[in-house]
Amino acid sequence: MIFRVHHGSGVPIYLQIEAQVKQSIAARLLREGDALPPVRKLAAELRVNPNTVARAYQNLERDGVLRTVPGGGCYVNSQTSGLLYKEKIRRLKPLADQLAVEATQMRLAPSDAIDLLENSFKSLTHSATENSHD
Amino acid sequence: MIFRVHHGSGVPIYLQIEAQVKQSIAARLLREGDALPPVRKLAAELRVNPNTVARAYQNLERDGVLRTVPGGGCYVNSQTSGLLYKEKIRRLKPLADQLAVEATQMRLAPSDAIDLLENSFKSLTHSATENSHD
DNA sequence: CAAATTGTATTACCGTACTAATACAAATGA
DNA sequence: TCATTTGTATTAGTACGGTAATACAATTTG
Repeated sequence: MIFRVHHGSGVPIYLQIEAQVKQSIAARLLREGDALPPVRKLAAELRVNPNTVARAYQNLERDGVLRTVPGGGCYVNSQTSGLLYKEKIRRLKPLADQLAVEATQMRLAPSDAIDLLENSFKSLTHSATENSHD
Repeated sequence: MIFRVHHGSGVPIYLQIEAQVKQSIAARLLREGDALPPVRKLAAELRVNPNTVARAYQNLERDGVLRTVPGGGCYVNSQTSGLLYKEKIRRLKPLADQLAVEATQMRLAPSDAIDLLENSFKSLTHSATENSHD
């Protein structure tokens, strides 16, 4: 599991870590039960304070993405979201709205925006199949 | 033109204003040539410092969304983005990727996410037609 | 049990983002 | 022209976010 981080990007380190973990799970590079790097190891790799990594892991645990055993380690959770369909939609709507507004703003046709989203999904499943023979 | 703003939301006021202006334009509640509220008037309505509104307007001008006449006022620009198709896609891709990742994370089917995005587009055109007879 | 490895809690520093107060400048309009 | 209305620039204060140093606690492993 390789993570990379940009210090001067303005984006907080812990958010960059969270995003990469989520992406890795969505792309099935990380699967249920897999162990994440220990906070100290990852922190050393990224030249960052262990607390920064810990913060990312804690946020991910709060979001139900992973479970953590104090003294043990951090592991990818089963990704069963117990959410109702309507609740999922409610949470994703702001993001979709923003995408629609920005696309309209730059006069991109809705169909093109939809193609773009389809491709984002395809990218996920592609990296999944690429790594399914390990 | 009614704007609303939440002070304790953590989201900076000027960003809230920017988002609402963009939305209003995308939904064609505001059209090319329309005047925006003077910074002082809007600032008074929102109980906010004029500079905060000015900052939003300046950012929107930087983004080519509106043009501003010092001493005159602020007006909605013609929304012709001179961007190449590939550049539009490049700018929107991170947002689409995020939507795909989050949807996958909460185990929402891609088709449902696409429906959601379609509806976001429809909401825009609906509020447009609702207000096209003025 | 003891040592090593794991995650956690506390504290503090530092920068910067956000907002505001105030004064300035350009354009409009009676 | 003169007053009013518009946007702008400068400065500053306050709060908060991000990161780090350090010490603590729980688990694993020999």
